[in-house]
Amino acid sequence: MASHVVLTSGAKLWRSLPCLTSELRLDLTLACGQSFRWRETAEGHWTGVMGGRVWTLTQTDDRLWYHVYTNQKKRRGRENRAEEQPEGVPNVEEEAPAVTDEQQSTMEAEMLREYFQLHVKMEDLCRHWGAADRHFKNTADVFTGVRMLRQDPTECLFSFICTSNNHISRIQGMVERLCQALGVPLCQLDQTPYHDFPTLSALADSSVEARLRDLGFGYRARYLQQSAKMILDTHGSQWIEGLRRVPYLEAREALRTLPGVGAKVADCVCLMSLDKPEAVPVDTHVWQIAKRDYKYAADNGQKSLTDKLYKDIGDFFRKLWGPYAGWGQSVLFCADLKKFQNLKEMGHVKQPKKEKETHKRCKKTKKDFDGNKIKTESEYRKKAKISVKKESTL
DNA sequence: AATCGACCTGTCAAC
DNA sequence: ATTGCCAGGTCGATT
Repeated sequence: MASHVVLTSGAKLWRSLPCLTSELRLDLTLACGQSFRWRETAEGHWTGVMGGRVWTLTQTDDRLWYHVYTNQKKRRGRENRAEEQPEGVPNVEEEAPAVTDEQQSTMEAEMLREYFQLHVKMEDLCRHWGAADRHFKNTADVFTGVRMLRQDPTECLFSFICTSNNHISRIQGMVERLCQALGVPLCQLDQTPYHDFPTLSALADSSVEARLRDLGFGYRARYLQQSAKMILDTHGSQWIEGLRRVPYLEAREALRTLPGVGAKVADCVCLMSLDKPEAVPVDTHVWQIAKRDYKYAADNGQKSLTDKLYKDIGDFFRKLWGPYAGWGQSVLFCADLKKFQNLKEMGHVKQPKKEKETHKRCKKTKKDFDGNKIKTESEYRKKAKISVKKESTL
């Protein structure tokens, strides 16, 4: 049976392209909650599905290394209970014609460059933002290499419908189950099955809501099925991708017509998959950041994020950072996650003492993958103390 | 335009 | 071991 590869045990299996860690940090970028499908399968090695293939990625100081697994079951011997397979699923066949390793590798490198949007220079952006924004500079000095992925629009949309009123840790499990239940199987590595993200037609099936409720999706089960059905019924299968070619606000409003898609989810999809770098998703984190770190006072102690406040905060950051404001937001958002608080304490220090934690989490259970229990306790204590200390000296 | 409550359920931190 | 709040929101009804 195939297993996950690691760089140290066979450089033959790997290709690479130039990429500085100042431009890309896999550990931050793949685990900050923009994509939910990457797992650290060995120390510093991230395995996930992208472009219908299974990849393992890792990096050294100046290169990004990748391995693509071959699809074991090209011909599915398993009964595929989707009897109605509309003709619009061209994804099944490729690499049948003679493609040299060289060509294959070139194509894969190009897929990676696109996925990580390596043409966008984070160093330049951060220097620019940091010059005018003290707080950003302090944060970005530690959180260097957080960048926006260019995700598949369908995957992005349906993943983010799952995020409402929810935790990242739980969302990851849900998206995993979604793919397992409705996506085409790709391969299996060390007992872990990998599936493609479900197609629109798979998501739109009337049986899906009940199925997903059984899988613990709660009220989001209906949103997923209904949104997929609405897209296919009223727009067609190419509609979401087509939104890449329309202006930001138009794409945003189009998305908001879907059930389960409000301002925040629409902005996430715009920013993370539709080439709208000016989209600034405002969630509770960003709201807190605006108030706490930017003394954003235009909300007179409001209880909830109203439409107007949402827009004002987005405009505030767009004015501060310009057309790539969404990229800036993602850096601060990442820095605000508690799973990454330990990075702040050690500043630039390269590799922390590795708690031996990385080994046990690679098994196959999804719950070992939290990565934040290592220091949360002290961190929480510290945080609480800070906010309390101001009002009561202990 | 702002506020309120309901909505599913797993996680995490506090009894 | 158990409990209770809450999490990267959205929707519909009210004021």
